[in-house]
Amino acid sequence: MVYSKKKNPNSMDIISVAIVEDNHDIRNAMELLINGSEGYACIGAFNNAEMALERVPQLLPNVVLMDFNLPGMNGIECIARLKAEFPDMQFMMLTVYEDDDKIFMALEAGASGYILKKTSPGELLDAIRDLHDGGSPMSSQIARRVVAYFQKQAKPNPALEALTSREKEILDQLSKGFLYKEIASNLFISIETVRRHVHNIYEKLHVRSRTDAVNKYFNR
Amino acid sequence: MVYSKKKNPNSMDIISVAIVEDNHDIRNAMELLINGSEGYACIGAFNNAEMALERVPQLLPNVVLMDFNLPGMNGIECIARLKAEFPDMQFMMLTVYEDDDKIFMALEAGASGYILKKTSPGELLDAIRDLHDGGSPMSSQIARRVVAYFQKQAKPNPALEALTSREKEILDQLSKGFLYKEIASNLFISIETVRRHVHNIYEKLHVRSRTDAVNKYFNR
DNA sequence: ACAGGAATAACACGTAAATGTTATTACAAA
DNA sequence: TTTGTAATAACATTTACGTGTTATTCCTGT
Repeated sequence: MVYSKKKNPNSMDIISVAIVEDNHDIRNAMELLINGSEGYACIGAFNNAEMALERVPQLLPNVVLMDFNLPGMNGIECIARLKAEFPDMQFMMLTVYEDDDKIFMALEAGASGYILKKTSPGELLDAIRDLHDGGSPMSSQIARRVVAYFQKQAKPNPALEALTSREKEILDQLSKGFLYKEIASNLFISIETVRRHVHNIYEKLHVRSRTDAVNKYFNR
Repeated sequence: MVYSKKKNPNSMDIISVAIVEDNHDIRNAMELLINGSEGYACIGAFNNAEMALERVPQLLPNVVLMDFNLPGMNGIECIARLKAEFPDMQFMMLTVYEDDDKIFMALEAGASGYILKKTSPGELLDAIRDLHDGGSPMSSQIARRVVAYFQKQAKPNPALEALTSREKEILDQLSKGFLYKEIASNLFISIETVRRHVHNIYEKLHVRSRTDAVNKYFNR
């Protein structure tokens, strides 16, 4: 980034990396790998989240490799805090788990890459560069979990299928917070008809208030 | 799948593929590629969505390669209809676009893979197998879009930061549809205090009803 | 031709929510 | 020490919401 005008592979595009990993052997192995590879520099390695929170703001690495399980604060929380302060910093979750929960927690916290520890050294380096170049390195198995989450989100509550199209229209208006009289004038019907529809909607959804109906509408 | 007991590479694990693509040359090229590769069989190729909707239910391919832009019904709608009827069928979106909207529409409709048309023949075959094996083949650039969507979803409305912790607690109760008296007993305070807090919340969020407050709470 | 669902409408009643005003206590910052 | 904010509480008033009952029109399927 510094000498961006010159196409010199020794000075441009060196990716600075920090490692947060409590296992001594893994941490040292990764540090050696990164420092031994052209275009990469490991500028910090920490064995816990607290130390990382203290030093990373000074070092400002391009990429942070974060272990999931750490003594004390876990890696998710550590990413969330650093990401909030440094939105452009890139985080790669490194873990042995492929659980849905852990994946989603990491992504929500601000990790953009999610790879397994069994990943080969060469692939790890590729993933770091990919992450730095704006990609989200992850296995296609993990990608499928993320995609599945999307598809689940898109599925509406089956109870809503029982509603007529007019009732869905009314429910949509309810969800937007309109008063009955506003719904009436929006849909060119009387307020009494609105009441009627709302009543039928509540019966079909088994709820007794607008908020509950809206929660079902949004699948919560 | 048929001769799954015998480990014969010529009969097991042959992935049946259907192609929906309006460009004659591309369609033929893909068909030739697939039929010319061991372990793959192209059992149908259609130049529009309507034809695919008619024939795919009879052919029941393992994987459907779907173009985005088709004459008449588009590929998204075609996937949505087929996926609803055959949830186990796998769909791969093939497109020249990398737009966020198109990616999300495809994923929501039920596509599990999303690759660009410029993908090499070898990579296309790999992606088909990957998709069939439960992965979600996509470039890491596209994965980043999906991840970014996650992270955006996770960001709460900044207006909520103005609320005190007690007010957030009250708002959470409001969002769950509790009556004031229920909130009062849940939090061991009087109903009048609940009123007071709700009033303050409404002022800070600039809303005049529970539904509007809850909508802000959920960032809608 | 008729049954049934869907959309429309009106009226009455009770409950819940939203608004306005005022006040006490506690705690933290200036 | 004073000032300010947060949390607590009470009372009165108005508006909105939810329920029960009844009825007409239109359309669809049998």
